[in-house]
Amino acid sequence: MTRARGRGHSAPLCDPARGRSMHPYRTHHCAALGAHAVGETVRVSGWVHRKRDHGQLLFIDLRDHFGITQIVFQPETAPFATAERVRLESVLTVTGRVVARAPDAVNPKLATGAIEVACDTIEVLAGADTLPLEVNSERDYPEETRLAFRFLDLRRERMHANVLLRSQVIASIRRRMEDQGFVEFQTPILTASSPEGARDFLVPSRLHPGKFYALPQAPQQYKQLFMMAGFDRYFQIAPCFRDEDARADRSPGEFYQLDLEMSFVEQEDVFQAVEPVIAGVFREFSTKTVDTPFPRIPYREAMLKYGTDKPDLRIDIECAEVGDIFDGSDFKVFAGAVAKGQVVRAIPAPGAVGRPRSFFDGLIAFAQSLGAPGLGYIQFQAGEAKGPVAKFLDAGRLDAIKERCRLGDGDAVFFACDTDAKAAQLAGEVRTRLGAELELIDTSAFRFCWVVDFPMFEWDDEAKAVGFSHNPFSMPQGGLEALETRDPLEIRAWQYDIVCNGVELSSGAIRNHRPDIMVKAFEIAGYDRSVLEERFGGMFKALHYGAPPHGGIAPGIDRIVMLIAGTDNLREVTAFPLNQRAEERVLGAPSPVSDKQLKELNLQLSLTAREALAAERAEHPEAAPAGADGGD
RNA sequence: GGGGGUGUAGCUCAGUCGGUUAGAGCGCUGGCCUGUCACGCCAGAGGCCGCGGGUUCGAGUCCCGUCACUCCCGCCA
Repeated sequence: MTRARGRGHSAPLCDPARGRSMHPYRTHHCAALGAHAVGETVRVSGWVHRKRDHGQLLFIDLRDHFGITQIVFQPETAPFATAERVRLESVLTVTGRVVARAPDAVNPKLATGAIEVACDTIEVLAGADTLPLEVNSERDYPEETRLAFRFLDLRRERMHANVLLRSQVIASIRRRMEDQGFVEFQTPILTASSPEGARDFLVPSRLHPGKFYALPQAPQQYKQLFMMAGFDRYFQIAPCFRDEDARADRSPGEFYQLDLEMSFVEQEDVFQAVEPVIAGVFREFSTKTVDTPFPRIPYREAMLKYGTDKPDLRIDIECAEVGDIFDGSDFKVFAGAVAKGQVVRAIPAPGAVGRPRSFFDGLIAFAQSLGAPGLGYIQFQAGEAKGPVAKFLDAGRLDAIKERCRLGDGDAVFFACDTDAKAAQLAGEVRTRLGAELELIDTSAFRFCWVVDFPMFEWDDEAKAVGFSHNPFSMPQGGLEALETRDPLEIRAWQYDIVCNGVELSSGAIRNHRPDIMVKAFEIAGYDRSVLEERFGGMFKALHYGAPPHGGIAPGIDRIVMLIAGTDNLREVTAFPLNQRAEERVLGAPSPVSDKQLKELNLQLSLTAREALAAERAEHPEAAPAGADGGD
């Protein structure tokens, strides 16, 4: 295994002030030694990565953050006996002479493979118990084990690299943002609960009995206040907290955003500022291609062509509406549905002709597993149209489908027939699955896009009323006039998403900086002005004292690093993530607290909570008692 | 809150149609080995088959329940 961590300084780590005495731990790190150092007496410290015991000759691969150096032990010396006993992952300091390896003993796979250190003295700084997971292998371990022993997991090559990558990506983002005139500010971590959005994490107030702080779901309101305070361009690598359930691409509890906001800008100005930062970072840390500018795709078009508002553009398949072609046809199922106002979405399957029957049946079963009644399809082969749907369509209709979906000989096409929203969603799922099964995904590229023109309002079927579809503080396109004169469901917002390879990196918006427009927008969504004043009082008040037009976005740092690292799980790029049940297993969060702490906070536990704690204590009597904090 | 998958040695996994003493690799312990670099060879220890109940002459295997992990829906910008 070749380790290439950090920069390979070859200069000795000697402090001149120490004079001739050797540093107690090391003169070089474990990637620093090479042919140039042959003959020197050196000292290295690190972990026992691997051991090869030949009885009368013993090798230890000593590993530190920077790399690996082979230590060789000769028999019948004191260090030999110590080295034989020592377990993997123990921490050693070795002093010895750098010797050149014989030509046939050089290891080209190791950066330091031309030399080895012949051990004179060895000191075991810290022994290691038998390991719950192997540091020196790529083997997969249960996530439970990895998280409980995260300090070991993080010693492993891949995780160590991912954590470093994350740090480097963030440093690069900071540099790029500052180069563009953005200034980094902090915002409060102890803030107020807001009625919109996700469930809050709450922190009880000692000084205000019965009141709570909330951890910020995002610094949204504060960054807008920075704009109102006259700072032109804000950014922050911002921690965000949301008490919602986990997904593979959504950490429970906490995550980080590149939060940014700009004054006196329109949507396109935000794109111009963000695009070079994102494209630049992806290009810097990946060999995959990044095409700029990112295409701008209206929300309606995304739903029609890709069946989702976060399209994976690596898949070269575009869906099309073909309801009009089935209208009045002999294929009564679709014709009848179209007459009722439903739609038919066509999903091309390039080159799918000749696939076994099981391929088509599999897709139908897939559609049914998503709640669809089924999935029609046609195969075009040798000038003929085949399949259960084709015989009900005349030549004109078949040609129309072929033309609209840009199909040729050897291509197939699937049909999703349902209401607009349901057909779009099904088409999107089928498109993604076809991309994978037909191996149409271009894995050598990051394909970004901006999805724009999201609707401002949407029909809430449960409430039987118009509600906000995204952020209520976004500026409606057309401003006050649009709100006063147009059908609310036709009004679009200056609201946008940035999407990469089907992963939503962020959404953002041009904000509504006009209190009069805000009052009108809330009125349309069924909220009285008083709601605005009571629930968003701080923001609403600030808008009355000269708020500049402003807008921004907040791309997810974790997802960016995840994509660059080429993994599909956020926990692979987070040093100490919470598990699915929002627990941190190394230190044991969340944990019970002492009665004294509860009393100070004016909190009492419910019977349910007390019973749960008692049951847990009965099961794990060894668990640490509450309130045993070491300080520092 | 709901659905799917998984649960066998410290770890990764196999275990046939329900049938005798539950296996392999890695790791661990002991022995041998002077040029390895995933060193090699020999031997050994290590199992509440997640837990509880049921069906059966007989359950790792089938059924019910439950717990844990994980993926998804709900939720979430």
